[in-house]
Amino acid sequence: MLDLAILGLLKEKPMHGYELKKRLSYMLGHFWSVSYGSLYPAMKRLEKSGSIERAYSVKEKTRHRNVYRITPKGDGDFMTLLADKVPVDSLANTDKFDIRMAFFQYLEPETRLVLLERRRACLEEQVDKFKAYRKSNGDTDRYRTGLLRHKVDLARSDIRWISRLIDQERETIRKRDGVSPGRDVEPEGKEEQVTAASSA
Amino acid sequence: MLDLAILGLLKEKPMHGYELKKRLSYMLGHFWSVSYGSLYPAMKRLEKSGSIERAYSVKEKTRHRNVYRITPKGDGDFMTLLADKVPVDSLANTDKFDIRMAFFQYLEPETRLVLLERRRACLEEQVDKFKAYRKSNGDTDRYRTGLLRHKVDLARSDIRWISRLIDQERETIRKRDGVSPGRDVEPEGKEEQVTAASSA
DNA sequence: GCCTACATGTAAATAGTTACATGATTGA
DNA sequence: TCAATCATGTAACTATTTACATGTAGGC
Repeated sequence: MLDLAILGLLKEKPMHGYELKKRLSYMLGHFWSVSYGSLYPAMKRLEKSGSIERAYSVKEKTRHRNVYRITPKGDGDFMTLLADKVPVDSLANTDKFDIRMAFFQYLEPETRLVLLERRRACLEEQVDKFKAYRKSNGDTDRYRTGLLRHKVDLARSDIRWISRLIDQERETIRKRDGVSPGRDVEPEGKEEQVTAASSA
Repeated sequence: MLDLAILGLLKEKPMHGYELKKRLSYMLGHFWSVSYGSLYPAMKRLEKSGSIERAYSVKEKTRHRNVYRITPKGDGDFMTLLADKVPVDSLANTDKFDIRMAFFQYLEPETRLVLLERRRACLEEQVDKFKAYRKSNGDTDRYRTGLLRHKVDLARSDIRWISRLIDQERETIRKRDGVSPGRDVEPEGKEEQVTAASSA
């Protein structure tokens, strides 16, 4: 997840560690935060693997900063992390999904659509599990049941939001393809592996 | 967090690891889940520290199960983990707060009240940060701004829910104290450290 | 006879934090 | 001159997962 975030931010512009951390907590800090003890080693690792490279190291005015930029290989890695073989757990976990979504601009509508639909399926499954628990149980704890009920409300709210986004993506595809005879029915085919789409 | 969950479940009844894992994923699995590689070592650790003890080890019908029960020391530890010196991050993180809330029944109304108010403060701070980001920025990304907007909605929904719970706790206290001259104003005093309250 | 669920555990890897260590620059 | 912020990093620790290893019991 950290690699994805670093790569994604470096796509915007070259940055050094300190700046990256600020952008990171400013942009994603609401669902996530990193410490230097995690960030700097990650950057070194990414440099060693060739995903990012030192754009320049300055002692401009004696201040030393190591500015990194993303490489073509890093760009490929980013796309893979973002949309290729996305594990179920990355779609089920809200924070992880949110980080991914922060970079949706780099995906093609079709890929976004698949990810959004998979996310919605996770949320629906969650709601079902909540309901099953509330039905079948002997748990009469006031706080537990109240919490579960609230969780169901939030999940449903999430589902409505995702559904609106799905509609928008479909609309985008329809427009781009020039109002095709458009069956509005989903392909409903085998859950094919999402493949990394090139940048917009 | 794992220790809190294990101790909390063993307060209900003695259990062995496998059973504990099932209860754990059934009850808290919506926000959380544990693996055996995490659970068994944690149980051994808790046993060594004297928080839980082996109720009995059976080979009943050749099947061996190690059933653990909570000790008086473990009960104290549980209360400390649940309500004593609760770090801010445990109130700010939704999942962590939810796990804590699953055991609210064991706290006194006053302690619940303090925790709920601290949680609400975290959520309000979050909303402010979201709004600050949206105002001050140069981030015009469609998906990022949409995500933030949705997050604000959810946080506000959370705040309303917590507020209702706060009202209920205050009502509980008022009733218990026999309709005191009740100033509805919050004490608004120094953020005192919450102290573990004995079981209900 | 085989698959699923029961039951316990270890070793290695993963992901991250906290605390430490260092030092320059800027503004009040 | 003093505090805050800029800037980079390491070492030790925490928590947790995955994969492995082992074996029993019950139902089809």
